[in-house]
Amino acid sequence: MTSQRAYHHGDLRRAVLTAALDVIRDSGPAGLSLRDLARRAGVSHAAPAHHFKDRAGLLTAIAAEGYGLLADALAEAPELRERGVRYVRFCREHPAHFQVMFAPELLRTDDPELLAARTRAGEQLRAGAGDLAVSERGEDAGLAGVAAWSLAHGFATLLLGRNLEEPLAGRDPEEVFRDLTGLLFQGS
Amino acid sequence: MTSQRAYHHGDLRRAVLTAALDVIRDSGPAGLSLRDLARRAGVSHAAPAHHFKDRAGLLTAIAAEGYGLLADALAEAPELRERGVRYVRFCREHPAHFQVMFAPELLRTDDPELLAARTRAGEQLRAGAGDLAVSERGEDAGLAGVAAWSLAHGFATLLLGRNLEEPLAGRDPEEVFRDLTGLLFQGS
DNA sequence: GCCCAATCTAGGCATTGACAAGTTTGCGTA
DNA sequence: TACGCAAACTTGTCAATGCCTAGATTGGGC
Repeated sequence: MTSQRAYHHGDLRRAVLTAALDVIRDSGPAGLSLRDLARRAGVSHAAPAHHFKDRAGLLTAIAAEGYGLLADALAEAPELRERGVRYVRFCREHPAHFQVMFAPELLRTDDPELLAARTRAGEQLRAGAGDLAVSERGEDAGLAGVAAWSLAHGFATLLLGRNLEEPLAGRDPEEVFRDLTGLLFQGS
Repeated sequence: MTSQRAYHHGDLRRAVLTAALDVIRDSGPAGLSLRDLARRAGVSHAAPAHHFKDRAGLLTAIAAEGYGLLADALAEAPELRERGVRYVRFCREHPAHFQVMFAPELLRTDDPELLAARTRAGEQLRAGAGDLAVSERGEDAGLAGVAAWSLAHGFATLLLGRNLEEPLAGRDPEEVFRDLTGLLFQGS
């Protein structure tokens, strides 16, 4: 019987992270309570603090994990358009991570782990933009990158905010996004 | 001397809204406290509740106001590209409104005033998309609209999240966005 | 001039985040 | 194997907050 909880949880850090992701997924970061997460994990109310220091620490850890996952997802994609699709897929598979990643006022933005993961993801984003600048008659690579990122990020954000339900009319978001890039990046 | 506050504030509703917008502008909705707003307005801690019911009510009022302002801003613009520029301008001039408008988990999404303002803004958005579908060889108007909205929304969101500081390198965001649309909507 | 409803105050309760101090446990080391 | 120490967790506490209820004040309409 494991009902008799041991003094040591085993992997409380992961348990709290997972529970937090659940809560954020359907209530947003605002619905998050450290004490509630502790209850869910079956530990005392102050236990999570030992792993994350405080609320901002927990959210920072989530953001860092998210940037890592995003970097991995982008790295798998061969070229720019597919990278955009991966971006959209990422926001659907990891909506909680995605939300927190782009809520800087909730994070400790100078956290080393966060910065490292963020940099890694940024490199993957810029790598994709490079492709575009070449195919797209040598325009400013930075500008093209911003365009592509804006498009993917806007689509992802609106999607998570349930703002595209009517226009999408039940179609698969990734498929629609593919059409979108086809519409805009006609040259490629 | 007005230092002797009257029992009635005069325009507490507006005062609380304004103070809330200030707080949200630089701390996000998470940093918002009704009691703090009451203190700033010099009233008792429960006074704001009479105007907004609760936290969600206040944020809903802000979102509704935001959609109204956005609808007005979009209505002024003659054609699609300029409408995108207005969208970006709006997010810079009313960052607090913008943030709250797209944080549905903080709002009472069935509030009549919110729905009305939201609908009005939606019409303005769709009106712009119609223009595009015509100029853009008759493609699905819905898809083109989603593309334009995604681009503007993504740019705006990344801008507010301070994610474009390096790529923009101090350039005026609106100007950059104009270039962006020029790059993507080559046909027009 | 009076009454009523809108506006604001005062008090209270449950919940939360953060902190401090103490307890238990596992693990490396001698 | 025994020891000691640091990591992991608990318990208790405090100030702050959201929200509720009941009561006080005020101004405008009849």
